[in-house]
Amino acid sequence: MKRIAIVEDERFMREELSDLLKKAGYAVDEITVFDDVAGQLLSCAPDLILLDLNLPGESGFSLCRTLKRQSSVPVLVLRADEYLTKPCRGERLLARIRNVLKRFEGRGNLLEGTGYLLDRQTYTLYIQGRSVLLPKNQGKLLEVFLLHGGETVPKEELCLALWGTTEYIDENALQVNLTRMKKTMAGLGMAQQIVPMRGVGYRLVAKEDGNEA
Amino acid sequence: MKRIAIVEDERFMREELSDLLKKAGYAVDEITVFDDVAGQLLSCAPDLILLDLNLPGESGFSLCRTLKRQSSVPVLVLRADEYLTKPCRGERLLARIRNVLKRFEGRGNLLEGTGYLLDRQTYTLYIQGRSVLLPKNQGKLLEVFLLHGGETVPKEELCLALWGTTEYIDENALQVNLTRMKKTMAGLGMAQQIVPMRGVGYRLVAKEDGNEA
DNA sequence: AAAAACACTTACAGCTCGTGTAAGGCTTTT
DNA sequence: AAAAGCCTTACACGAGCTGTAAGTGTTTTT
Repeated sequence: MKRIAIVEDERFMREELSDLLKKAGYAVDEITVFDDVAGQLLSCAPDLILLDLNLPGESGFSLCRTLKRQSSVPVLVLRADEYLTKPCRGERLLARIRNVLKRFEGRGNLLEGTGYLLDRQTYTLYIQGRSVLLPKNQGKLLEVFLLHGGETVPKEELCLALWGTTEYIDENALQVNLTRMKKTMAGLGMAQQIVPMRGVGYRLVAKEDGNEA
Repeated sequence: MKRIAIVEDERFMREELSDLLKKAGYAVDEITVFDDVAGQLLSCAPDLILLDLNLPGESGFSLCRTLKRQSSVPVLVLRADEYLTKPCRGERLLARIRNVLKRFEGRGNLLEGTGYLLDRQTYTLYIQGRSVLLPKNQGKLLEVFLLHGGETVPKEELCLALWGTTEYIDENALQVNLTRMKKTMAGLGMAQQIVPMRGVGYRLVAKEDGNEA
């Protein structure tokens, strides 16, 4: 069974989360004393750490860096408003967790989409018995979408994935890459599509085939 | 259980083969009457056909073409001297059979090497948890080697795989591609190496790490 | 031991394909 | 209807794969 550690100071949120994870079959460690958090985490050796960024004392951000330096445990960073108590949000979170865990298991590096698999290192797409090689940028885009499990992905994050910087965003370049991605997705008959969230970003959602009059 | 049909007129060889396959857990159909062979084969609907090229009556070659036209059953062509009764040869043959069958099963297109897998469509190589994308030509070469399961592969066949023709062989171009392939194999720490068979071709064999004084 | 045949290496130039740029059209919102 | 956001297409640059060429090793043969 996989161990997940929760680092979240708000008690209500923490217990809510803990419940969700336990029901999903994970072993959960809750951090309740916010002193030497890094030490506590390392000693309980979880497979994944859920980290809220607004912590008392040591900032979540510096903690994250400390962890990255001292171990290779994957850390999933949450902002408090990202996983409100709505049940559908919970599902999304669980999807992300599953993906991250799978990645860090030995045979990792295969991301799961609806009806296909994506290899994160080569951007090979496995779909319907075939396998296709995606161009790098399209692979990166699909990767980010899958890591967000159907959630809206802001443009800055897409740019970050493509060019490693969120500083200067070339709206148009991103746009072109998305267009190309759509075309190959259509060509492969994928059951998902990219829909724009005006002014914010994009989501990858199940495709509704036009069965109207 | 997988069905394999044997088309071989020499009785001794045929029964030898049949034994080998049955021990390996396949269902075996032996063709003993060499009239309307194609019809017989189609009616027993095997998953794989083992075909000896020197047949009486209809030549093995034309039979092969007939089969390819009328069905998509994979045909493995053997020359009589290719699988003499030596036990190690038997192993090689079984390896080839396993590979061909795997390819034609739904999830097919993954070839098995010692310690790695090769995707035949994208030439993605899965090794030690990583996955790497091979350049097309190197992928084709590795593919041919694996399909021959450690057997010597003649140069003409390598050229055929690379350029689709066996007519004009550019020895040097082949050579260069092999060199490149060796380099990437070394870089990936693969436990196999390519050794030349003077004047004939090349084989892919287990690597002996130099543990001498 | 010299020659011939074969095997290997390296550097270079052409080409393919993915990518960013640019310019303009379309659609939704105000 | 004007503005803001989104989309499409065509073009040119560049990275990486490939074949060519020329030359060096290595093994076999004479």
